[in-house]
Amino acid sequence: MKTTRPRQGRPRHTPPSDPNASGREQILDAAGALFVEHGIAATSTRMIAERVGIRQASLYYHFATKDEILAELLATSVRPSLEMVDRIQAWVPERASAAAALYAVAATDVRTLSRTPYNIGTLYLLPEVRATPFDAFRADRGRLQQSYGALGSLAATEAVTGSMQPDRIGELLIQLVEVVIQIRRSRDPDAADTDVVASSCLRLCGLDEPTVAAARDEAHVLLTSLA
Amino acid sequence: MKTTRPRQGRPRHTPPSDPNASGREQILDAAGALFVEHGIAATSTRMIAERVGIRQASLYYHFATKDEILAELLATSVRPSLEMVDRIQAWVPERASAAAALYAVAATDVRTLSRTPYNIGTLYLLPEVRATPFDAFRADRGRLQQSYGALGSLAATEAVTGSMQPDRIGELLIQLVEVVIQIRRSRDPDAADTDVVASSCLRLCGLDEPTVAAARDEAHVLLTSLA
DNA sequence: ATTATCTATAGATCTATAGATAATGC
DNA sequence: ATTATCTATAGATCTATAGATAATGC
Repeated sequence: MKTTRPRQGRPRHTPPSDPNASGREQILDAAGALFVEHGIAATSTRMIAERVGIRQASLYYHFATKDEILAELLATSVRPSLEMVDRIQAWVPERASAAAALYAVAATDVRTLSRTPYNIGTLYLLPEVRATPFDAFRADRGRLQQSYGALGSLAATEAVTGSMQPDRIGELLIQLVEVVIQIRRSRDPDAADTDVVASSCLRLCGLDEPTVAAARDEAHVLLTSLA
Repeated sequence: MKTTRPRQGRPRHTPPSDPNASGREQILDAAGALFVEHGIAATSTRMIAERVGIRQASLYYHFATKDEILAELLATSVRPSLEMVDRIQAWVPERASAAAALYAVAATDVRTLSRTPYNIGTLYLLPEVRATPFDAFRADRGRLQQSYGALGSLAATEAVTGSMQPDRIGELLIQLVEVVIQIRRSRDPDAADTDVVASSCLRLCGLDEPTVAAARDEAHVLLTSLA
């Protein structure tokens, strides 16, 4: 029997479906889903409010503008990936080979992107995000790409590093990992997809099959020790 | 001395900068650039008209709705890639190896995407395009992806085909090629990028360095014979 | 006569603010 | 008293239509 105490403030015209989530969280959730489905400009504050079950004007108690909602969604979406990369990167070369680290980073990133509530990674691709209010987010994303580039060029064969600068490798690797965003538009990614994408990252770096297999095994050990 | 005869119809309030382009073309051009820069919903018909140098209402002489403009932009943007793939695919296996064909397809696709007037490939990623009015476009895009999958699984090593269905390979390859769309957001792609991306497609299929190099050479011969 | 524009405008939005109100907390 | 909502609304859009007008074509 869950006796959820009514929260402070005037009651909503429609009672919240999840009375435990804060109003702010409910708004972010609704906005995220709608931004992803329809795009940012095509999502009105009225649509967001309707989905939450409050009146349009009530949004402005929690957020000053629509952009502020977007900014918060973006901020909370790259952070986890960035922190994870930093942690794994620190293992190289003592505790892990560069190839295993790259595999581990790609795999966890794919898993993270697979599980975000409403495929929020989609937002990265929208033109609105290029505007100045969001350059903190874009800086974070640039750092993530740089880490991919650094790990990739450490792991890659000479044939590959000879023709590609770290920056270029980073561009390709992050693009490859983010295929999961596109996949989610048509189907649900599974564990096999995670392995496929992470392995593809290593092959793109020029590694041969035995090396890929070894890195995969090494990464799995590292990741289970982490969890 | 270019004596451009005034065209039929009431004169514009601002004379066209390029009097040779048809009104329709000028509108598509302006809309494409704005859709890419700001997104679709964030681009008003007024903005498009302003850029063309006509009044907002005059757009409706050429297009019934804003969606119709978008539909035409999308249609003309995949077609060339699709036709090119069909032509090159027909070379396999008599006139070309699968690996060389994949390289050739990826390279021309990258080059096409590098040169589209305003990085129009960006539009593929916008949520508006998932709506029903544009499923003809999405079908074309699906076919292109299928072709990548077919070529990729022909070219790939057994280790790769053993763990990835053709559909999955297609998803990854098209994603890799479309990195050029992201690249163009920050810099101008060059010839080296084309080779890097096409080679990466082959490496992702598990091919080793000598095989990649051979396919690249074979593809270059094929492509120059074509042009 | 035909074509491609123009002006004017209806009707439907959309964002954000002002001020009232119905709860809980102390 | 504080909090989180509500109602009402101003002012700025935005899309699309109706009907007028200024060119060229025949």
